[in-house]
Amino acid sequence: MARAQLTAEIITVARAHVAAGGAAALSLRAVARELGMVSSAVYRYFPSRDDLLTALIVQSYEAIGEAAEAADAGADRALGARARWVRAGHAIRAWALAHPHEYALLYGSPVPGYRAPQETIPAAARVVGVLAAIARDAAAAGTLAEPALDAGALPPGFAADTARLRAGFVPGVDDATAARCLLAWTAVFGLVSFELFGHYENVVTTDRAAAFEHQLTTLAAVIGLTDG
Amino acid sequence: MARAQLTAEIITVARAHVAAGGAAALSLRAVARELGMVSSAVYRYFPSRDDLLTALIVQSYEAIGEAAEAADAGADRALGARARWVRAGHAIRAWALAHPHEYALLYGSPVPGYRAPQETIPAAARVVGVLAAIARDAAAAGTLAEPALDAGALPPGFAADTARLRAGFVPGVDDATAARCLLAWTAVFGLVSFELFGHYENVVTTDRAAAFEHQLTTLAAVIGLTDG
DNA sequence: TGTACATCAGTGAACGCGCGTTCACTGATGTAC
DNA sequence: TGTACATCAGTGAACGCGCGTTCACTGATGTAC
Repeated sequence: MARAQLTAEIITVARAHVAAGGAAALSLRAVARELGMVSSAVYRYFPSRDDLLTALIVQSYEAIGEAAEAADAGADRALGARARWVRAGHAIRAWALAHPHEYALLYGSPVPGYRAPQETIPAAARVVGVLAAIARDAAAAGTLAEPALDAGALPPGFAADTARLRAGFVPGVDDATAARCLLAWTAVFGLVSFELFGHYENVVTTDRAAAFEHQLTTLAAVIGLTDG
Repeated sequence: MARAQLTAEIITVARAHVAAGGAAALSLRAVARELGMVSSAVYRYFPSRDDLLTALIVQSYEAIGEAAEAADAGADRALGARARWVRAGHAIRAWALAHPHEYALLYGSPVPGYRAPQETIPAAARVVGVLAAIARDAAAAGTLAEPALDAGALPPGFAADTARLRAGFVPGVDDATAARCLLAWTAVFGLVSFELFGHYENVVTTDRAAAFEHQLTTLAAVIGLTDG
């Protein structure tokens, strides 16, 4: 169907524009121009700029999720949980470095005036699922270690959250471990964001991939992932 | 001097505009309008929009740094390193929640087309200094514990970075600890960014302050901060 | 098989908006002799 | 003390730009009888 194809082409061109200049540089008129059509014609395919933006966000979440999935699926079956975690982390960072503006669209400042609709949620969950699967598998295999980190008891309100997360993402682990999974997940994106957004300028300079891997390994230990 | 005062007023109004609508909403014309002057008059004070932006960024870095400093300075002198760390973390988060757009300006996506000049560096270092001081003091007092986290040897390239950081920020700790300080620093901002940028929607929902504090405590344990 | 009608992609002009920056200028204030 | 000049804040008009969205329209394609 020609309609589906043109819709896809619009998204492709729009993603290229975001990749080149960031979300602020996304303009319906510019996209239309590049496709050789008049700006109002785009409205046959997307009712507004925000709807086009939503499509881009969904596609970008799918792309980073797929990159992480592919890295984990391509991993040697004999690989331990810790090595899988490091692999997945590297895949996320590599995708981010290759698509900095798209990464910023997903994990950077919210686009002013734009409110993400529900349909972005499952796409966003995909990359989380990869990280969670590693912890889940380790728990199932009984190789999850208990790190000696005294963080005190979980506050009740937070326990309500971790209970929900355990059910959906990491069955088989206790609340404290789920909380540390959440922390590690957040920290992975914190590391990538700091590197990409310039906060490691003059700080981590020599071998950022090696530094990232070392921090990933520390995070694996925080969760309790081992190579056993 | 009237000139210095008007310069300050321009910055104040500009900060209010960023606070209301984000960096993209910053417009020389709008600022001039609000001050009752013509847009070209602003050029007597700032040679371009980017220079105004730089002034805002510097002021915002100073503000979040000052908030963290004040929290730490106001702390009971008898407080242990872990409690100080939690206090400082809360101050950072509180400032971010109170100034979401300014926080995004500092720690979110880079503003497209803008390159931060050198003069932002010392301002940005201020908040880092607060976190580093806590680890430094703990090391000096001999209360820094060695967490049982197997992260392997530091890669040589990363060790070059941590050596530089130790010299400037955390003298008295070893390279591995410096690396974990770096990780914890990054994670604090990762936590705040995830909360502020919407990634905890449907994830951490009940009591975000309590959840944040729990994660801060885990990070303190990662560094080796204790209340001893 | 042919005709009448509906659907829908794409056009082109327009609305109304705001932006950063430049430039020649006015008029007040301050300085030097 | 008074005059001549320089400095500089602020004006107002203009340049040239791009944007999202609406709307009446043309013309091709598909559908129903």
